[in-house]
Amino acid sequence: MDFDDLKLDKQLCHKFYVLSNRITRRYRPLLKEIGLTYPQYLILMALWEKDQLNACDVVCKTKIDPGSLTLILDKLKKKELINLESCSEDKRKKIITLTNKGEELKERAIEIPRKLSCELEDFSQEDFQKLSELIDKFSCSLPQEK
Amino acid sequence: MDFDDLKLDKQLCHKFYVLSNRITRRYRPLLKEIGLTYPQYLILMALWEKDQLNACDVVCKTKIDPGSLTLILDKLKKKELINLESCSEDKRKKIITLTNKGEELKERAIEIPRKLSCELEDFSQEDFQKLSELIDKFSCSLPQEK
DNA sequence: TCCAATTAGTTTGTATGCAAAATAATATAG
DNA sequence: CTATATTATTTTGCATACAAACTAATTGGA
Repeated sequence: MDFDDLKLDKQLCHKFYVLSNRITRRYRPLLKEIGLTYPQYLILMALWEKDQLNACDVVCKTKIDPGSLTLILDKLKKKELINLESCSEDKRKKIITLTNKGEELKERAIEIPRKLSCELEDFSQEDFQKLSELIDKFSCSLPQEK
Repeated sequence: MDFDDLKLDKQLCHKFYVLSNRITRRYRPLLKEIGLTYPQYLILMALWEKDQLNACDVVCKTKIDPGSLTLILDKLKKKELINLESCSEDKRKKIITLTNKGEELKERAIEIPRKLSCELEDFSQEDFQKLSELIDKFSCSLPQEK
């Protein structure tokens, strides 16, 4: 029996696991400077792009687990970066809005992708583009989740 | 000021975050059938490739965090898939060995990568290869961690 | 109109990921 | 040889990720 398919080096899943964690680890010290974790940063990025989202929208955009989102939103609220209120038309919905403080943080956050992109060596813009496309293609080739 | 660099869609980091989680989620039901979580599976893959490793070796191969490893090894031991003993030459080291049960599990595990590779649609072997290479290249272009 | 889906969010319990501090054992410089 | 540095692993505390069960509100269909 051939067990080659079980070799770690061949596992694309493992490459993703390792690199994803490594990238997040790279962000961590920079995010710490502005008092955020990576998922918190994702949520704010969603809001900086378009303010006034409900929890569902944020889940959709960021792909953060709904169960986790509740907790993370509470933390962002404690840091006074967002406001939470329930929607008057549909009371099930929770509306998330940036505070001034949250909006202002954008100015400091913009430095993060800049700093990090400078760190890449020998990885051209074309490689970057190609990698991005392949990841999207791979994503699309995976069966839909329910 | 241009905030385009903060758009979620443009973040390679986010693509990795999403896809990595999604892939792991894809493995989960199959791994559940053989009673494993993804990191537990990584550890066993390392051992199936070469039995008798110490914790350091496993960290090196799998990139699982050392702090987490301690807990996960305990769980694998409870499931009687591995044995743990301390090395006589260097008592700091903890030697990890597959039990028969752990070795036998390989037969069932081999089905997992097979099943999953069948699920991919419109993603050719060449794409797969190219993606794998680009990830490696990207990995190499990141600054070394200490 | 009323009840059975469906939708939006929350809660709970388990399993990591990770930084940082702590331990214990071994290696090494002076 | 011994004090110090280094290595291997564990512990602690915090922050998710996620499945599953649950609650509340809204929708849709008979």
